[in-house]
Amino acid sequence: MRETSLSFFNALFAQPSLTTRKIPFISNGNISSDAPERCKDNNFNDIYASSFAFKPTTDLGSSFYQGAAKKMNPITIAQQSLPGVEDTVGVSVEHSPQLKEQTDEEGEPRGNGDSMAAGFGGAPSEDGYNGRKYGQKQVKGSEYPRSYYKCTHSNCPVKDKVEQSHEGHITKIIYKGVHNYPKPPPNRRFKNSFDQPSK
DNA sequence: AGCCTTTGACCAGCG
DNA sequence: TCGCTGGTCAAAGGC
Repeated sequence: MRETSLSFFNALFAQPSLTTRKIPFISNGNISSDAPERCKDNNFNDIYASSFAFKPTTDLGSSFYQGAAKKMNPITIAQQSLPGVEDTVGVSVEHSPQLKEQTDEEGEPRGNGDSMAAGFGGAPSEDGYNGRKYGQKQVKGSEYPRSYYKCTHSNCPVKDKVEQSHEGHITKIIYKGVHNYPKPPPNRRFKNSFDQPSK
């Protein structure tokens, strides 16, 4: 399981093929100069991951998606077995300097939902903020359904868009906004095994 | 009990 | 103006 997650997240930043690679350019939530150009482009607002799809996505031709495996958010999978993976996605939040600072302060995974948003309770942000999924849709041009998450804080504008395959693998993550409130205390609640301190 | 996900409907932007 | 598309809402149900 651990290896699977590693492979996935390595590929997340590596290349759009099915090849898995390490992420030598990620360190403590920072992207190094060795990072692939496309990871530096767009101010890192968009993160493209390689797809680990094992079966084609059915194009429903409608606004909804019906095949997602419940509670198989790739972030949760990653965090479940890869405590350090938060850094990997944290760097994608180019609009959230606050987030990166905190990443260095605390490496403990947090989350409050079964399938928290990539940029909230899960690995991508690993920022300790809480998020809630508020929509999912099959967008044109995307192989997989896109999920929409937003920060649960009343006035926080942060939102995430995550695309993932049937297998629960992330294919794309888009962050938007910056948290405008202090990070909540860690370990407030543990709803899932992966929310709890690693053994 | 409270928070979360699911998902059909609705809305706004754009060509 | 109309249709398409992406993004959001909100009710219902689950954990």
